[in-house]
Amino acid sequence: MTEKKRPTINDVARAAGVSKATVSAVINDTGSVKSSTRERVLAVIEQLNYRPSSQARHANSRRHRSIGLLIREADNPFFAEVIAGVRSYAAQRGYTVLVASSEGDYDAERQAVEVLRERDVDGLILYPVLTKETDLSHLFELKRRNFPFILLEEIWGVQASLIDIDNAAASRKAVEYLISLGHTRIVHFAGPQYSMHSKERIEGVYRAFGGSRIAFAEDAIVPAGARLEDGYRAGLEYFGSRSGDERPTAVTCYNDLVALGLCRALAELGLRVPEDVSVIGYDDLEILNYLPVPLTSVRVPKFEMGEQAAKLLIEHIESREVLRPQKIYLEGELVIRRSTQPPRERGLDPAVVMDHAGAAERVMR
Amino acid sequence: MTEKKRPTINDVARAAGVSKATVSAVINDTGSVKSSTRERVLAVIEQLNYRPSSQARHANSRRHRSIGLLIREADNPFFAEVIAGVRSYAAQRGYTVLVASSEGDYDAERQAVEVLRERDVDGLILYPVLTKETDLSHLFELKRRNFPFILLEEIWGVQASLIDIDNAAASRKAVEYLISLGHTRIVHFAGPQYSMHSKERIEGVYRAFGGSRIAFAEDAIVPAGARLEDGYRAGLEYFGSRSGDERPTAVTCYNDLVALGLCRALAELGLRVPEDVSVIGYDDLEILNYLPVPLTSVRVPKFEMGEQAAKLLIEHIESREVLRPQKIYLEGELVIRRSTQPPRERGLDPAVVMDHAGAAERVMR
DNA sequence: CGAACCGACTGAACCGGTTTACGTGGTTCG
DNA sequence: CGAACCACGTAAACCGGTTCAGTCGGTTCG
Repeated sequence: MTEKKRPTINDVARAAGVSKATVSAVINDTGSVKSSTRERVLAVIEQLNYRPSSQARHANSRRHRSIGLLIREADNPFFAEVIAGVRSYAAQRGYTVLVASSEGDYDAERQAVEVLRERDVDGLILYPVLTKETDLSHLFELKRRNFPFILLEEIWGVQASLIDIDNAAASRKAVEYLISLGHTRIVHFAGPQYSMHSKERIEGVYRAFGGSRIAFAEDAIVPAGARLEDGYRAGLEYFGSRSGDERPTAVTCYNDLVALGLCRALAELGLRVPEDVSVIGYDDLEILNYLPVPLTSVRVPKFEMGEQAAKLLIEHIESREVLRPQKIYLEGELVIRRSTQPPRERGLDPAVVMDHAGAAERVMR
Repeated sequence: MTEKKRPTINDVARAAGVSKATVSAVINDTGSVKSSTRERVLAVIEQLNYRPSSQARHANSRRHRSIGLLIREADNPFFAEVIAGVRSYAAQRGYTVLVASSEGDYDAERQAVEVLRERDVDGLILYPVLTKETDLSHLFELKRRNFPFILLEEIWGVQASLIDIDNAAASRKAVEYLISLGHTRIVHFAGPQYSMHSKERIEGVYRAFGGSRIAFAEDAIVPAGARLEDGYRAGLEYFGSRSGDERPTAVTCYNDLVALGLCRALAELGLRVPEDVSVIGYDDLEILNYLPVPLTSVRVPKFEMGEQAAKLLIEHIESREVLRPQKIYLEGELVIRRSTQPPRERGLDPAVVMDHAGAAERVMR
């Protein structure tokens, strides 16, 4: 590369006729520099378009003002918002964010953690991947070295700071809402098998049933996954192989993508939402508002979760001592839209239907 | 932080009783090291869980094996796929990717370029933001310094490498398909005012009309934008203020989000897709396949674009000389789904409708 | 008038790696 | 038997910044 090399502090010092220590002082506004000297140095910096290398800058301190964020699926808009929140807060504090995605693959996660650490990030924010025999040694290693990290999903056995919402409570709210509408045959399309979020959401379903007098069907927890396709396939399979009374009248889903996939499957099977089946999603992606039948969903404060995680992580990083793990739970709300209504058998009370069709949106805390 | 400091090459050297040069030789497999020594060093590395800092590693070369990617909207799944492509190829070549988003804001773009360069990225991939009086000086500055960068959207006056599809051709194909179905009142919901992609797609619309005998309506180019909300608002406004014959029977959109927003607006106005209005999107987001009426759209090879951009950029970075700018155009296809059909007036030929409803998908090159 | 102090600036060490030039001691070969 | 060569290691310089201990000349004050 015949590249005119990027100017260094030495070039500036030479051109301004001062030592590099002085240039450094000007840049960082430390020490005392005569204003005439400062002007001269600044002029040279301007003219050379000099920018100090942040790498070299932090070579001594071993702190680089950067944090790593490991997500699970790059193409889920849910994560886009979390990332935006992390970036927003981090930028405000002068931190850079390095994002990596495990795509749900455990080995990719381990490797990504390695790479991020090689890149000298000062701390990590993680959506961990859990599989049947997850080896948590890389996380224990982080603990052992007192390397700061924040989880966005609980892991049993790992003492670490956490930002999350109370998934069980939110999930329970969703099911209870369906029960309050009069549904009695309700199922849950669950997320990835070993995901803690999925477990928590399932737990919420159990609790809702426990609190009601409605019998809990054996097949009420349907394994699906986290992606559009998962909801679609599980939907085809589940509803395709059942008819009439065997079919549930309402479904809560692990997330919005699964819900949308399910809706597609229902449509292909000739079932209408919400007339034949009520559907509730989770995450409250913006795109849901633009569907022909806007989806009822659990609103998760995605952006805020990102901000909070970054805030907590930077606290850990900048603290002199090792802070004890802290768990922060944000609130998830149920946003009621048009994909839910009372079940058919109760008889279509037009007023109730109108109520749901009329109001664009209603929020339950 | 009472952090047990991360081990350095010195710690390893000391523990293994060798010089750091030897440790370096072991790590990089350069020079000659007795196998017994190598073993010993490796054992210590293992035991200390030592990982060389990639920053320090490249301190000399001023090449850090990292590239910056500047996108425009973090929450558009389109970019998620491009990012994935960039990452995929970059990882394969041992490069890290730093992603920043301008969110369509010009000042944010300039700032992001600064930050990325401070972070010592070796090159940049950019979706530039264009506004009415865009000052391109930051791009000229890159050129002047022979700093490698790739554009993912053409900018007049900036000689740089480009990866894109032929937007005009793809857009033309979409309109021509509508014409072939018999539509005569077709409009285009255009993207951000100064975006080159939007201009190119508009150009394609003109060409399609120029090649047909259909009169081009004065209001055939409707300013919308790039987001769900833009399509929704423009749709409400445009279709809300016209009735009967004034209404177009088909619309092509700047992208899929706009198309989806438009669909929502049409639904609220009591117009059905495709019976009353045919709609074509652009980008072919996966989610479209899961809508009740899957959208006809222009398929853009998003992942591949990311890969190609990374490949070309790394070529530029690693080349000894400054390479001349190279423009690569990938192919965009029209994917025909259910949101398009012949206009009503021609009489509903059930066979044709069936044809469209039956086939899940058809691709036109 | 000399000591103390201060503002302005500099040289050198340092961070954690890589690279290069050089120093060993042991073989091989003419 | 001495020169040439090789395998194995090391010391030191370097990258581009920051930091700290000093240097130096000029005021201030007792």
